Amino acid sequence: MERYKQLGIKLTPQRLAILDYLDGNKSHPSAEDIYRAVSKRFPTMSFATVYNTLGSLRYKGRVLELTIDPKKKRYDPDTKHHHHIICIECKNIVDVHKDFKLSIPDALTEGFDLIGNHIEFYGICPKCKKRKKGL
Amino acid sequence: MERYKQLGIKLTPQRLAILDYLDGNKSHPSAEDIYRAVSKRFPTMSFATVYNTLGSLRYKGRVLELTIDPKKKRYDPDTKHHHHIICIECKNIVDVHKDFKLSIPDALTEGFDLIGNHIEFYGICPKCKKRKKGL
DNA sequence: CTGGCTGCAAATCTTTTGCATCCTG
DNA sequence: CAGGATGCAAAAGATTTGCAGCCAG
Repeated sequence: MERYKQLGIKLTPQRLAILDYLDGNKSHPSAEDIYRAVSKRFPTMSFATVYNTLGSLRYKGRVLELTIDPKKKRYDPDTKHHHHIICIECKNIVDVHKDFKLSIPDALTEGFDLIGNHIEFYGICPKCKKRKKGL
Repeated sequence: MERYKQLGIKLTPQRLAILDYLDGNKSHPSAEDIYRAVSKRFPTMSFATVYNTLGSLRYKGRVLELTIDPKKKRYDPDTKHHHHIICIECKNIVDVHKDFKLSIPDALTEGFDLIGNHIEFYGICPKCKKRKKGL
């Protein structure tokens, strides 16, 4: 918990529980996933607190908001630049830590100043592959 | 309208209006954008019809659903494989018709079968660049 | 102590659904 | 003329907001 102090936000027990849940979490949870997980320890936890905390953490650069799932936002505590593979069946997401050198010819940028990029790979995860074979 | 017949869906006046609006449209409109535009000609147009039609067109491979905007879905009538640059200020989206050869070492795919990919470039559009300079 | 945080509920926004009626093929 | 489409309203989800009371710094 000491290492969270540098965040510069008030460290309430609820926030520590959320930070603990997110720390090293590779499941790209939605707000509801976080709510459900943390509710076990804090039965009075509210969505407002989850969203409020996610907002602060995002502002502090501690989590990223992923727009990869059309149904809802997902959050990623890994803020190092990386990409994702999403299973088109079960929506499971895994990280791809590889740097792709992507450059766009000026003629195609329409005058935009480029800042960053994110690649979504689509595929079928091993579980869904096996499940479909069984049908 | 003749060329829409191959779609294999019933061509109602409302659907033709939506198809007309989408044809060649590079603005990546949301359902509401489409609703507003088509409502001018069909004041009784309902969201149900817009979503229903988008669903059919998507099923027929005539439009793509973009998950690039966290607030809402956007639709793209250009179904050729391409990528996007999104302005982080105004959320304006432009197309990037360039094929990037993206291959991931097997060691990083976590057993996924890869099917496709989509790159989101983030940047600042010329309009927002100018606007910010003015401040 | 005090401003930021919590938690509840209500509000908002997008998208979906049920259903009676309509109209394309 | 039958089955799919329309349009309205209500429902469903995700996210945001208002606000009174609470507590970390």
